[in-house]
Amino acid sequence: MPRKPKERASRAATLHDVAAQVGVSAITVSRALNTPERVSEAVRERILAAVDALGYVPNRSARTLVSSRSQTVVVLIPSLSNTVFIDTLAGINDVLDPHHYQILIGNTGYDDAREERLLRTYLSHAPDGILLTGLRQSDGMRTWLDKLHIPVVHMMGLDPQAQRYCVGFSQQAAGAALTQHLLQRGYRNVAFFGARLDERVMQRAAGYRQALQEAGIYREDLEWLTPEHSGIGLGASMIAKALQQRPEIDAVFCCNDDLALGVLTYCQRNGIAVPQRLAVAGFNDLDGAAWATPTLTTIRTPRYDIGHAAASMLLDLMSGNTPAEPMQDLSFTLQAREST
Amino acid sequence: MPRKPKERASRAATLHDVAAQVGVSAITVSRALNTPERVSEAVRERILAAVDALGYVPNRSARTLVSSRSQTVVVLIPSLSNTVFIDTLAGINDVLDPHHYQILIGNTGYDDAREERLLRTYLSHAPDGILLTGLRQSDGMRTWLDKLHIPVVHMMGLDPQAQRYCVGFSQQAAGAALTQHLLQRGYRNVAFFGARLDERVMQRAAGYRQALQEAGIYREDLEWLTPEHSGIGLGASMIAKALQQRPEIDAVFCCNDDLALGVLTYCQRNGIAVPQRLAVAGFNDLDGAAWATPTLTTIRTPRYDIGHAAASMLLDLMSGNTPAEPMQDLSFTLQAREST
DNA sequence: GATACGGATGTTAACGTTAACAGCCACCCA
DNA sequence: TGGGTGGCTGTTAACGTTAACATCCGTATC
Repeated sequence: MPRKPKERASRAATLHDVAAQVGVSAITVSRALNTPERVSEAVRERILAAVDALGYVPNRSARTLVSSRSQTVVVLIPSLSNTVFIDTLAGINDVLDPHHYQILIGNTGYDDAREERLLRTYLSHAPDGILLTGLRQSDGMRTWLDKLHIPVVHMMGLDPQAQRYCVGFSQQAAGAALTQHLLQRGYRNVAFFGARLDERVMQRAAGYRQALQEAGIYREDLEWLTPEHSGIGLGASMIAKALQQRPEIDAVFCCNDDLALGVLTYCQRNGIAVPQRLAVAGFNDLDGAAWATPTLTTIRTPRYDIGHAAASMLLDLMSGNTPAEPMQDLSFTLQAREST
Repeated sequence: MPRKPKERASRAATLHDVAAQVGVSAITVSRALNTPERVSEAVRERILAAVDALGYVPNRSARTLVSSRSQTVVVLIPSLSNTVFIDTLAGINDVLDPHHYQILIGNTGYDDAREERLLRTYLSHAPDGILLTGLRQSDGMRTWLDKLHIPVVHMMGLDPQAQRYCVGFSQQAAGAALTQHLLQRGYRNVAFFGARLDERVMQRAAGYRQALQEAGIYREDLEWLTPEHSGIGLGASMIAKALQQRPEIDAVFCCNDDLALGVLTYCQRNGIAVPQRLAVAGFNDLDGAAWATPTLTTIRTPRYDIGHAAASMLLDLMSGNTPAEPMQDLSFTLQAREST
């Protein structure tokens, strides 16, 4: 014998409840809500009234199950406390919300293993599409995703082999451009401060090295890299240590604005003249950069646009189209300010 | 005649696929994954191998549908770009993740109508519990939620009538405490800068008024309130305007740290001595407050703990318990620093 | 050696919705 | 007046999973 009917004190109203109240069949209620033009106006109005009265909310699980379309997109980002990714999310949301896609945000914490675990969990929602940050995902994950035939677009970076859909800009080119700017300004002992050391930071570092090597003045001992989480305090302590170990440095390229603001704070408190004694540059152009004293030279990154374009591309893929351009380079802008 | 079987080129593996490969029934596979101790070791191992080989991912919709438990919690917050709520989310996540609850984040954008719309959408996921920011939700929404019997916990504020589950602190008491601090320091013409004007900002303003009225020196014309979005730039422009209109002000209570940092920046650039000519105080104690020049006096808010405690309370409610204390006041701390 | 017990596995139905097709009926046109 | 047309509504089954029993079989018990 099958299980007993539930004896819940109360349960959420279903299509059948609404249908019973109005005196029609469930499918008619479904149509009244999803394809109103296929239901006569009189019936539709009575249905909508009943829906309101009963507080009916459609059950997404049932719909997903039967229609095999979840209207859901999974977005994995490394951090929620980094404005960069929040801005990206805003771009994504602005594209997907009008199309009634639900966004499931996964926070990987810059941890590859956790990213894989998260993705696996989120796949159980049967998403219609996936947005990933970076291109570092393991081969295992790749073949696994391929098996499921769910469209995937990568954000922030570019695929050197152009084999995956991606929207971003060359972190390395940006790193090189900022370094060249410092060289043009006459600085010769340019340090690099890197924290967290994720994919993007290492690419910026590569750009820094490339620029200095081309100028023939690259020195390995002017790089300070730490896996610690970035922050203003960390920037301050890094510059303190760096100036002690290598007093000859006359410029610092910080892998992000937080570190750079910490460096500026330290300089201000210790009477180090910026940009005369020390030039300081950051990366991302966060809100604080233009308001620091002195104002901070940095790279403006098109993060909102990346989210927007990536979501648009995903939308395209989800409707079965093949985007004309599988790789979109949205570039970056050098914001030269007082600190250099 | 019913619909034709689908002719998908490929589909995600199901329990039946795994079962067929191993030569057992679907329910055994289900048990091997959910209650492994109820399946013999030999069979379990073969099942896990097949799961791996086929890349099987359980279908959450089907599970939710049949078990009427979605293992999902909806969290509505006003903004993703405000560190306060991100910290709260971290606390929530740290509690719910170990219990394998999925978190659905909804961003209301400080908009009550949007909040109601979002909630309705998210209810279609049949969440097991809901976390809301603030207590401002409309009566309509309340009765509606009551009807569904889904546990709800409110965060950040306290319910004066103690009729709802909530975890937070008294924004008004915090506002009063900070204002009293300024009075103790000898300031007499204390201005209030408010932006965005959400529930919490208005409560802080109420605390500010209360403290000044008690001291008998409240002046309505020292309040600058704007619905604009908060930010460093806004703080700078507000202080410029305020000093022009009411040069006698000798202290500013900013409704959040962003505005206060803007005020500090303006003072620094215009040679206004802080705290001699003008005292500046913020609210929240964000990362930047301790690194500003001068360091910023502010209220440290227990936002991580609020998320943590609210999620714990919700967990309790979701397992059918009644929390001993339906209202948790986590209080706040005054961080007196150089700027006052 | 019959009986009870319990661990392992299976069978059936149900969750709430929508796809696919099947009526039904009013209306129009020849 | 008969046949076709089109708008509206209904019937049935299916999506993938789990709850609730049912069954089987080996082992312990007296």
